[in-house]
Amino acid sequence: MSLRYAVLTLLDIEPGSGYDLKRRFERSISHFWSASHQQMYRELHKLHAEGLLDCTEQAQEGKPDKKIYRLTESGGSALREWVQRPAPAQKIREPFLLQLFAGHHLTRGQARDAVRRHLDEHRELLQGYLEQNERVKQSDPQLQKRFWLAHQTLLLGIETEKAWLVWGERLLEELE
Amino acid sequence: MSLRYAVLTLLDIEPGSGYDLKRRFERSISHFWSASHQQMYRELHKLHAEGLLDCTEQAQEGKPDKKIYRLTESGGSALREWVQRPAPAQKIREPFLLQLFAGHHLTRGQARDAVRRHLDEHRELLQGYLEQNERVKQSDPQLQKRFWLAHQTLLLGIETEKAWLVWGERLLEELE
DNA sequence: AGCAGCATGTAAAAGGTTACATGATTCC
DNA sequence: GGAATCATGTAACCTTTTACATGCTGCT
Repeated sequence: MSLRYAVLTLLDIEPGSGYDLKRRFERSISHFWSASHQQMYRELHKLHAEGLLDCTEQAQEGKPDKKIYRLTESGGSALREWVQRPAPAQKIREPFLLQLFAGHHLTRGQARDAVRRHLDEHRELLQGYLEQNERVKQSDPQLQKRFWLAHQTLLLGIETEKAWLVWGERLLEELE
Repeated sequence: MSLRYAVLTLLDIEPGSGYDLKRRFERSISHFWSASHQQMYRELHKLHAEGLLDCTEQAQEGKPDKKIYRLTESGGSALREWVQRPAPAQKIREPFLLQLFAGHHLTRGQARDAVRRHLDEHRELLQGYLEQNERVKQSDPQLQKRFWLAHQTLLLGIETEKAWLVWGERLLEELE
């Protein structure tokens, strides 16, 4: 039920197509939400059918046409109503930790490799978030003020990645 | 696809019923995995049909009968094979952060309340993890050694909750 | 010539949630 | 008398993933 609000939130900030949304998911909210392009298109159709979005087709040179979606008034009020309701708790499902939990079936070397692989992934995530953070800092101060709360989520992403790395590096040392 | 391995991992440590598993999910791996009792029963039936588990019925006094599941040999080897494969990346979906991301529709007071609610939730989680940690420390040293890697996942849970709380408390101060 | 990026979709399968259903015992 | 715990399940629904499908442009 939250995907629809993720879509509404992004379209509220700026209208766009399904393809745009997919990219914006990756660039701006990947630290707390993920969705595939199929999910986008389905959700956009549904929201359009329910009258929360409207849609205009835009021709482009050298590129295929786009369908630009934007919030209708009822879309806007659905979004504002939802932000004020308490959010359901997160459901965590982390395959890597599940594997470590079954880690007594791994040799020391295998465990080390697995931890190293995941450290690399998390280093990359952290770097991506830091770059995003720099882009935000360079942006229009007015916008920064308006989206100050939104930006706090990125800072949390950065801190949790750092905690991950500290943990992983300590674990790796103990495995060596 | 990971739920089946979560079930196999827990039954590898100790055989049990669907009901047992549900409780063990809550008590021991809730910091990185969650599942409902319906999911358990469905998965147990499937794994049993595929020959990865066998099942014996156990009568109990004053309580309903239980079906105790345990790994078969092919269950064990499926599990050992899986631990060695690289784990797929986590898919994060955190409704609360999504709401903060749309936070320009909240008044300062509403934002404060939302952050406070979530701080409370995370404080409770952290406390639960710390209690679990104490139980582990009090347990048989032989078991502690055997499940040392598994225990590392709990330590990560504790560290990420702490990072959450530091972030949330700083945010709350700035909102006040 | 081949690949990456832009842009939109369909269909089937797998995984997860919610609601309903039953029935005994123990504790307050 | 009522609620909580133990114990197992069915059915309907919703969400997510995976695979397939098309076609144009720009770069190397």
